[in-house]
Amino acid sequence: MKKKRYSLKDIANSLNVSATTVSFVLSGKGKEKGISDGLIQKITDFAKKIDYKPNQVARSLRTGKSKIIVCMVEDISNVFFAKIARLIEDIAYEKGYKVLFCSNENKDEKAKELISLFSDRQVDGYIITPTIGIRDTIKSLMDEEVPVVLFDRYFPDLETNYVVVNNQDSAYNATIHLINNQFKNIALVTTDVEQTSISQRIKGYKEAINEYGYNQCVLSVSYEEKSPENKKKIIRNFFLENPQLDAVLFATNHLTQAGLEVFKKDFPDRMKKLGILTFDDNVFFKIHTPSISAVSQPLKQMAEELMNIVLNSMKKPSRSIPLRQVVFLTELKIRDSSFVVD
Amino acid sequence: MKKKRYSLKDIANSLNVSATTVSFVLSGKGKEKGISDGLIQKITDFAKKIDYKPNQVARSLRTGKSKIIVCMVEDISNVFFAKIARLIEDIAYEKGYKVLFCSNENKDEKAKELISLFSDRQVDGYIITPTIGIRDTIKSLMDEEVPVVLFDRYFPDLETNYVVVNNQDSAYNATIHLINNQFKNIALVTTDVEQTSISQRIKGYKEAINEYGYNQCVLSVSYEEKSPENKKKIIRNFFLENPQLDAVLFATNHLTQAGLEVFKKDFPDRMKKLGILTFDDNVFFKIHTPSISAVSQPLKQMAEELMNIVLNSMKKPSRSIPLRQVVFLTELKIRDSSFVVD
DNA sequence: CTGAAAGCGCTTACAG
DNA sequence: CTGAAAGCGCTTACAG
Repeated sequence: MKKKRYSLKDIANSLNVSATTVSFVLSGKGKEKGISDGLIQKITDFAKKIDYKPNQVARSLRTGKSKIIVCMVEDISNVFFAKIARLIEDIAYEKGYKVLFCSNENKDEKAKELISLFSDRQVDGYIITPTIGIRDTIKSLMDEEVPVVLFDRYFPDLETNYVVVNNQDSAYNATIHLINNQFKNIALVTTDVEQTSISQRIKGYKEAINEYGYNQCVLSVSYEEKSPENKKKIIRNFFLENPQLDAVLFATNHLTQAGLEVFKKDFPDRMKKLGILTFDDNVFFKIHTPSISAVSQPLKQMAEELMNIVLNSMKKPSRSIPLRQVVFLTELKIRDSSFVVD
Repeated sequence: MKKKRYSLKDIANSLNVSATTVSFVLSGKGKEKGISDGLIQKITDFAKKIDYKPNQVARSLRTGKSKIIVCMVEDISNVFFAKIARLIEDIAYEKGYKVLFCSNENKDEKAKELISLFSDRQVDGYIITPTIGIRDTIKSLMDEEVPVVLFDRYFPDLETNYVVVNNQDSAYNATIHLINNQFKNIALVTTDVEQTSISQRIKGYKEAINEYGYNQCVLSVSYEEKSPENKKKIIRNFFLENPQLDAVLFATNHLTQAGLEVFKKDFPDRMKKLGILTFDDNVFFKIHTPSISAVSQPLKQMAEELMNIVLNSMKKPSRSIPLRQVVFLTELKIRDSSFVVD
């Protein structure tokens, strides 16, 4: 008993009017096109009665619009991305758009494949955390006048819309905060992904360390190292080989997770005295013992800005819309982990 | 300089063959339809040269298929759902499907709206954590022979595909574990959402408590209580009013988060002695102090099963495909929080 | 105030 | 071995 779906034509036939008229009425252009009030009423009522739902695929084919926005993040299961994804979703649905989430795992190939996949579906816009190697793909998307806004990172040599935070200053301030709290041997644990966000965090850290004439000590964990166990081993060895370290700044919340696991298991006593600061906040850092100081990004505002930019870029003529490059400031949430314990 | 996209027709014209032939060749039916090898080669080469990408929207309109699967969870920013979403995404892409994630926030209205939204786009299948009030919507989806599989919870009085865990036994075992470790006044902190998963967890808890003749003590936090502060206040009061409590089982990882925040802030000493056990594991529970014992669901296998069921249900004739109702077993991860400290 | 017709870009039954 | 034609369900320029 598969229910047949009603089409525009079914309505037109039932009511003895043309499909044109029905289409005009149902898309709200009845008045404008001068359809009589009686007919408008009749068509609207009938459509409601049979619960008519226009076929969006047909509409897309005809209009070239899909009301779908793609949101490509690095990894949807990462708390940071999951949180902002949800915020973006809420705003988009409010505006009548659906959001397709996908994860590029920081792989150029996967990112390119995904974009090509979606461009075949006439997606209306893209919110993307780009991988380093898709500069040209982004460029051709823009050449085709598809709305794109980058997020979390960008390409310094490509004029695009983007929404990021002041990574360098944030890392600088975070490091200075540790220094002010009497830490002198501060490590940076980062990933080897070459992106603006990461490289700026590294810069900020080094800037602060150099300013005070302290020693830099950077561990760069390979992003390709997928095994959590190996990742933890690398971090463990780093801290074993550098017993002088009295504090650490983690460049991503993922590394912090791994680091905290290592500390808890292998250096419970050392952890008590270690200054710890992480990029990207979440509840768990708050309830950790010690509670972890964190550089917090204003996710809500960022999500709003991202959607604004995408929706704005859809207006015609797209060439005349100025690019928007927004840098939000982070907030340093100061908690127990960044104070010296005696 | 917007690049024009090539269509099937463009190829046909350029090569002086019919669109039919091009379509046959490009959809891999060249051999089968008896197109000559030379022509096949010529068309394939040309298509590659101009980087032809078929318009999927047109294809969908014609075939009624979209290669899109909708995955509707309660909240994509919840670690539990984010993790399984990512697993589902990976499997789906491998099979040539894209996944649309959305959050229904446990609201019937939102869930219904979303489903109606998607059914207009000829989505190929649904993976859904249903809200209590969308039983009929699910039913009509099934009447329309659209592949649907429920997840995390189900409707006892509706024959559907589903993938869940043995919630009652898991809660029972978790409670027994606490009892075996000398806890006698065990609370259950749960949400008031009426779903099978939750109600079964409650049942399992009560069963164990009754078996030992202990006192039940259940806090049911309203799901409508969105403010984290109020939620925490409710939990705080509950523990203040019940000083006899020496252990607690949390029914969702979300409540656990709130609970741990409260304990850390308001009852740091009491927390040390309190037995704590949570549903749904994640890394943060492992690194928490104390590390939190957890009922862990086999996410990977569940994701695989969900995709299997959806893909299978797409085969024709759908009526003849037997429903699959899969119940996975959870694993009790025993950590520090469920032992008595003296 | 309303309708006939073309067209979006595919797929496929039918014909030769 | 290949093609002309219909049709998926809409939208819209054009005509009256």
